Amino acid sequence: MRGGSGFTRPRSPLVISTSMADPKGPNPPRVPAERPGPAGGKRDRNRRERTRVFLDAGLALFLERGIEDVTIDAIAKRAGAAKGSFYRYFKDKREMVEALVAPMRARLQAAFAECRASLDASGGDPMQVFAAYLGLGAEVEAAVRETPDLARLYLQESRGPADGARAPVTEIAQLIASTAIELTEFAQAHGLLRKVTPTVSALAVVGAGERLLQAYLSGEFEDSGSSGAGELIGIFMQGLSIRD
Amino acid sequence: MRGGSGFTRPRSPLVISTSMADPKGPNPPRVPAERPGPAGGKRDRNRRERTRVFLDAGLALFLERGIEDVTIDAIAKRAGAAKGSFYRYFKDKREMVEALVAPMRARLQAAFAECRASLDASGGDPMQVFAAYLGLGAEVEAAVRETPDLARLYLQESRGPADGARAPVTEIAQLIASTAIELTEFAQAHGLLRKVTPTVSALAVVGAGERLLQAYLSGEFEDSGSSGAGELIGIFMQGLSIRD
Amino acid sequence: MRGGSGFTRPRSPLVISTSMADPKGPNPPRVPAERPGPAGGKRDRNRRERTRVFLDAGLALFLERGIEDVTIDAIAKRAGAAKGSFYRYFKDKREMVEALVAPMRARLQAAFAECRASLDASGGDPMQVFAAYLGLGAEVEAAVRETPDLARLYLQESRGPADGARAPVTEIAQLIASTAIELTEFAQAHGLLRKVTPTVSALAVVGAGERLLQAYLSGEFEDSGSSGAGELIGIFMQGLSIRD
Amino acid sequence: MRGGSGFTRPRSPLVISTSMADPKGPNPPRVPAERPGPAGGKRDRNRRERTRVFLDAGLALFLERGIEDVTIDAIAKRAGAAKGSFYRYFKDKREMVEALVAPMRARLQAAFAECRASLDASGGDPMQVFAAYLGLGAEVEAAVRETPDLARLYLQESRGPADGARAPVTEIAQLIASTAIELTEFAQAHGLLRKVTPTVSALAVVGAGERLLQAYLSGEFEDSGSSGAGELIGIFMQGLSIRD
DNA sequence: GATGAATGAGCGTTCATTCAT
DNA sequence: AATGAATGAACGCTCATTCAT
Repeated sequence: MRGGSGFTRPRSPLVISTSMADPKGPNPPRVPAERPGPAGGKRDRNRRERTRVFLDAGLALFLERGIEDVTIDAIAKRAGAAKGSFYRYFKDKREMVEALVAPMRARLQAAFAECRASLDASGGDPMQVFAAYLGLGAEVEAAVRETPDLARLYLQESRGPADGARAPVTEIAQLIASTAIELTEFAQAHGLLRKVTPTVSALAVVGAGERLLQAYLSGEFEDSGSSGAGELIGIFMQGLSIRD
Repeated sequence: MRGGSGFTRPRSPLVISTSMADPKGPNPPRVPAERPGPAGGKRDRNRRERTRVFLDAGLALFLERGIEDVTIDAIAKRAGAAKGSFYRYFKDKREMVEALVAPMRARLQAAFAECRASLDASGGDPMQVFAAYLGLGAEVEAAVRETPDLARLYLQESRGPADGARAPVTEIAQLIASTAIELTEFAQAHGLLRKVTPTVSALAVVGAGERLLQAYLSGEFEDSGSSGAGELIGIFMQGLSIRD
Repeated sequence: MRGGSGFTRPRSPLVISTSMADPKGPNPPRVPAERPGPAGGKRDRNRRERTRVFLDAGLALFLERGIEDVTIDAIAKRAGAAKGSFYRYFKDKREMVEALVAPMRARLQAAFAECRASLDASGGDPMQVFAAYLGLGAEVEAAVRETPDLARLYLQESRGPADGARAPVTEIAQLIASTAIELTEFAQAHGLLRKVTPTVSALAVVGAGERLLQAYLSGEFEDSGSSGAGELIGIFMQGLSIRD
Repeated sequence: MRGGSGFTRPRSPLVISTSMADPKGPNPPRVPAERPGPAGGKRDRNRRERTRVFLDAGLALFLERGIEDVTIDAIAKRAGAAKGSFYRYFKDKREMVEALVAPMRARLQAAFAECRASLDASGGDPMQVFAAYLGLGAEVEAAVRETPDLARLYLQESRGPADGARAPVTEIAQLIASTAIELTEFAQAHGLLRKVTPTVSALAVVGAGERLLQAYLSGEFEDSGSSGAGELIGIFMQGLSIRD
């Protein structure tokens, strides 16, 4: 059982610039606090709406052409605004990507933390461990269902080189990989998994899951007469619980 | 099987020797046959060497920065040539990518075809079917071992949007997905796989395999004190043969 | 008629004031109406001035080196602007040429239309027919006098191959030729011209007129101690009215 | 009769680089005399044939796309030779143009000289003067008939700016203009022309003639049911002999 | 606050010319 | 003598970013 101690932070130096997650929440990246109206007033609401329009335009274009290929001009045009206005809301394209994925990352991090806590509290009881994993899966599934385009963006860009604008996405890929390994190590330490290197097991599950998710989100399953979602979850669970 | 013919990580990671260097290779990139020197003369040799140098430079840069972000100028500079010279060998960046991945695609197609043939000749005999899959796996493994950088390129770019220069890579991704599904359908039709939608099963295996390959090729396994390769094969086989 | 309203050579030969500067000109080159400033505001004025500066720079350079040989960079430099700014005003060099010659073409078309109308209304009366031709001549003369550089551009480029950027000029040459033939056919149908194929007569007049105009605009007549203009008109008239 | 003296060389400084007309005739522009074979031997014949092939290829392309737009590569390709070979025969594109038009220029100069001589010998006798002009016209007509593509090239390029490669053509335009004026002055000095400034008269005739020739060579007359050629000559003659 | 005009570095591509083969 | 590979200076055009309006 190798030290029943709790979880430790991942070893690989995962640097994630969380400057986005500052006091005002994930949305307002620019123009910090010296704006005139009250925090919930009309000015504030306008600014938030404008930000949303920009983010929607950006996300749609990123999915159509890839982050790299989308120009600021195109985003502004799709948002119905002038190019210069973009820079009032985002420092550059990377910051927009960061703003787009920040909620998803936060949600994942929260779900990971809760799973960790549940595992810590499980005392190694298989049922509780399984429940912890189930809870994580449910939360991920909910996130995908609520914001499928963000999932698409992740799948599309997460493997690319961590170039400037894409970096926030690749960071999430690293977060997922390291957390998956970490959680798998716990399971194996408690004898819940067959004796496979945790890294291998974890990454296999992540890879399978991502590929199935990709197929699911792009409609590849529609031809095969399968709802997909149910089996998808099944695959996940099976992957997690494979034994010798 | 364990152990034995595991993968060994390549020594000089950024230099490939693609099958482009074959005199009768499948895709002689440019210039048909009206060249002056004899077929094995100095002109001919120079051209081949130059093509190789360009391809090596391009591949190295693509891996460092992503296909999109690499300029023709950078490729030429890395190849020690003038920018204009690039265009004597390739019409544009896409054609270079095409030339890079063509050997891999051809090899995959051949392996797929052979696997199909073996399956057809198997009469559904489980041992022979298994052998057919094993043979495919071995060929893929050999391809990865011989040209790991091409595999890296595939993993890095295959999920991105099929933009101009990246298209040849994404086409391979489609080839792999459709073939995996096709081969899985065969297995299932012969009762060799548990009753999961073949699309789901196939893509799960592909996704897991690709993710593990990615980890392997990027050295993520080195920390975990695992050779990885053996287990990787094991995962594959298990994925293929999972039953109810 | 002799004398009187002869041509006077323009003083500043490389600066035109085209009708582009009209707010309601026939070809507002770019950007419909969603500009911020008011219609007569500073933004609007700036844009007009800038367009003028670009057009003047382009025309001057086209006359010096020929349309083909002038680079966008040179135009921008002469206009005192950055290269990229050119593209805010014109899609490419051809569109600039189009913008340059559009007023002249419109003016010619209007004059042709009026001449046609006068001929139609003349009932074949020789005096009225002659007056119609005279009116056309006067209008052409006025156009040349007001924008001599456009006439120079036409003479210089109109015979070249209708390549991309030059096309708008060669189209005018075709307009002139076909209209000249058409008008001549009318005259001949009413017995006002000797029995020469109208095409021959018309093109001879056009050719003579253009060559004399070229000489006039390039100062070839200055050495010969002739004002030229009066005789030029005489030649035209004679050409039109030669009988058996 | 104002000084029965002969003709003087044209006033306007017409500089024509006649370095093409060197000892070996108009053809061999490069590789002067140190070639091995005898002057009429096989080597020499080959070289001449090659030159001809290049010239034909160049002329055809110049007519299709304009001198400016034709690349050396295109000429070589059309000639069935390698790009480098072009430079064995011509220093650059201008020299090829020079070689193309040199025969025509020489022929024109000869015809002009003979016309001058005939006029000098005419003693002012109208019939002989007329015969001199007729002879010139016949020679020009013969030249056009024998090498119509050269005439086309002249018409197409002669009005453009005297840029590098086009210069040899524009020089011919100047030669024609100045000679036409000179010959017209003679006629007028002998009272054979109405009292129009010779420059005006001459250029009108030249302009009309060129425009008609252009129409004739491009087939514009075919629709009008006129052979054209006969009338064309008539126009010329009439233009030359117009009287008060 | 929003706009879009201006900038200029940079990219992909072409091409005249030279030179090893 | 002929070839075509190599060069590198342009050229047309784009785009992130700044700034006057």
